[in-house]
Amino acid sequence: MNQHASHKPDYEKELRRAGVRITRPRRVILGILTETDDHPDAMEIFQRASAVDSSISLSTVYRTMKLLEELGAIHRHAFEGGRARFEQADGDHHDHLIDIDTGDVIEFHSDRIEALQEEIARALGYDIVHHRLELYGRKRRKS
Amino acid sequence: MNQHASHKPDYEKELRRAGVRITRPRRVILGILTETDDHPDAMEIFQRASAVDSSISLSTVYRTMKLLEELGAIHRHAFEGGRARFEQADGDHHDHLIDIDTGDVIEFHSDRIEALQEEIARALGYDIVHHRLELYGRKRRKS
DNA sequence: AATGCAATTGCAAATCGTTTGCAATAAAAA
DNA sequence: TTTTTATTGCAAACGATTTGCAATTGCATT
Ligand SMILES: [Mn+2]
Ligand SMILES: [Mn+2]
Ligand SMILES: [Zn+2]
Ligand SMILES: [Zn+2]
Repeated sequence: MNQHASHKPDYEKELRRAGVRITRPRRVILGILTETDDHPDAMEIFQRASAVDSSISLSTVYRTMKLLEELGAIHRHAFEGGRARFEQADGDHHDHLIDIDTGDVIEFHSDRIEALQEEIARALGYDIVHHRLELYGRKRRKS
Repeated sequence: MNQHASHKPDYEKELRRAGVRITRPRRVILGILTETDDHPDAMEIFQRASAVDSSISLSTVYRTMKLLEELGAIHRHAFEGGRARFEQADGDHHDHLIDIDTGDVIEFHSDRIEALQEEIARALGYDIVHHRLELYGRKRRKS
């Protein structure tokens, strides 16, 4: 069980390889994703992008996120509540603990849990394609 | 790790205790929930209810599900994709494996995983309020 | 059984996050 | 540069769920 720190992927190279155009809105959005290590939603990305170039639209943010997701460059999470949240896909696999009071997202990883999941699926005659493990909790009150 | 079978809760008694009225639409919906052991969504419940009483509206289905959820009588799941799915809340806790080809939902439970989750949250300084563990997989091809 | 009244209903319209059609714009190939 | 075509912003559409409201109904009271 341990935390993660992600580092800078070269999204532009990925996009180029995918044969799509490097536009100004995309460059701005990629910049934001690169220098972010939390789990922003589309609206947050939109606002940060607007600060750089106020002509960028929310549609373009959504379209870009979908594109990056299809390229496997980012992950989309549907935590409880409203909007989807995104994060870079470069680091190793991890799951999330969500602070239900603040909305903070804490990353963790457990080889033991991952292995048990495999074991369970296998026993049921399945291969896991992907999974979702989310803990919703609140900071322990110093008793 | 094992499967579950749920059995018939007395929703009407629960409603009565909660001080709400036992109306015809509610009775129909409760009947459907009682005799169902899968994880239907609101639309499915609505259709089954319509078959009994075609005047029941989808709004009422949603309102009733929300009511039952607040009473703790049912659980609402937000699996991947479209609509929320519901199930009776009486049985023991379990998690779900979703067949990504058929949409089938298979229930399982692992004390080991549950314990590990607790351990992880504790190490991070949190108390788990609830969690969500969903495995998305596909039937193993008999090699 | 008839009354009174608040809770519940069906309906249509609203909401929210996300997607999409389309005409205008801008990348990048020529 | 010009041409070609992907990408954009905008507004409108979307799908699931919720909500306002007037009409109805459960049910506690006579
Ligand atoms: Mn993460
Ligand atoms: Mn279940
Ligand atoms: Zn995991
Ligand atoms: Zn569990």
